Amino acid sequence: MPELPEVEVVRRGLVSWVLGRTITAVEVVDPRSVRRHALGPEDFAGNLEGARVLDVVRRGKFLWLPLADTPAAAPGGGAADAPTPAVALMAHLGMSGQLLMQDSSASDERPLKVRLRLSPAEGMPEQLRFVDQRIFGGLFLTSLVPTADGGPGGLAETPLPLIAAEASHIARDPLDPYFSFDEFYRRLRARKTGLKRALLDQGLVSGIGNIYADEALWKARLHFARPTDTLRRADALRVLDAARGVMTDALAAGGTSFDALYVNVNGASGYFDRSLNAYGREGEKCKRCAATGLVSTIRRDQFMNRSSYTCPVCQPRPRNGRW
DNA sequence: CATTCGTCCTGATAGC
DNA sequence: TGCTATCAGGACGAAT
Repeated sequence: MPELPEVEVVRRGLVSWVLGRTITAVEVVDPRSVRRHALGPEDFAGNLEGARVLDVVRRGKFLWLPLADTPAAAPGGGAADAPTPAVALMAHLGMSGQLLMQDSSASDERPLKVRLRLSPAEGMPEQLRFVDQRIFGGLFLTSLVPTADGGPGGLAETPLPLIAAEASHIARDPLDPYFSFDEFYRRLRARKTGLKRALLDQGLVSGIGNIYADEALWKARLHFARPTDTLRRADALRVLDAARGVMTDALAAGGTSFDALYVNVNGASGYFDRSLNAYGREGEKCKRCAATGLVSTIRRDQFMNRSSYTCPVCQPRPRNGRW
């Protein structure tokens, strides 16, 4: 279940494998994985063939590869040694997407959706494969547009003030140096909703999914249903810092993995799941309470049609709109 | 306009 | 054994 740390692991992997290489052939095995490409699989493939990968950029859970030499790109433009990209290959991993580097001799994965063949590079696999079991993720082409704040479009090797149009509504993430806590807090307070809903809203703060939301809330001792308009600045700062901390740790560990559906770009599973304090721990003891001699049990609630895990003792539920 | 809800999708697993 | 029901959830567009 890729969230920000997992996508960043993939980004870094792709940087080392595909930067500067040319896409020589595209095979859309399952057109559903390019359904967000409105002009269809043939247009998708046709515009990618011959394109050169200039960078790998991430904002939140969106990942894109700015391209040079695509038919759709505006002719001319920047200097020959520093072309300005106009088009990018967008990837979202959804629930179960993987981007795998594979040699041509490797047999196709069962849920192989898209195969990109790359120009030869010494010691590197020839293929970049998009593999996705549940098909919530996908690939598509997008234009690049100027960012609203003039900052970089996302984390990149060569940051440019350009963002994939399809990701321009996505907020910066808590690890982004351009993330503004003041703006986040102002918008958070203006909302009439619960804290977890807000944390999961990629337009308010990006990169946080169900797992890290529960972990951040546990760490900050806040309940998922806490009304956002009652949050003090210190509360918001605590939960944001908690999210930052959990994601930083996960990133250092190479990303979280739970059910082997997620593997990084090199095919290796993460191993951070052993460090979880709340998510998936229904019926187990709260580690923080246990450390102070209390005994409490993590509970699971249905919230937003998903599971939410909390400690009823150190994350008490707000009472009737108050708390 | 802001917020919430339904939908997309497959495979593993539980229960009968 | 073999069937069905349930569950996992990111993000978008429709509904409220």
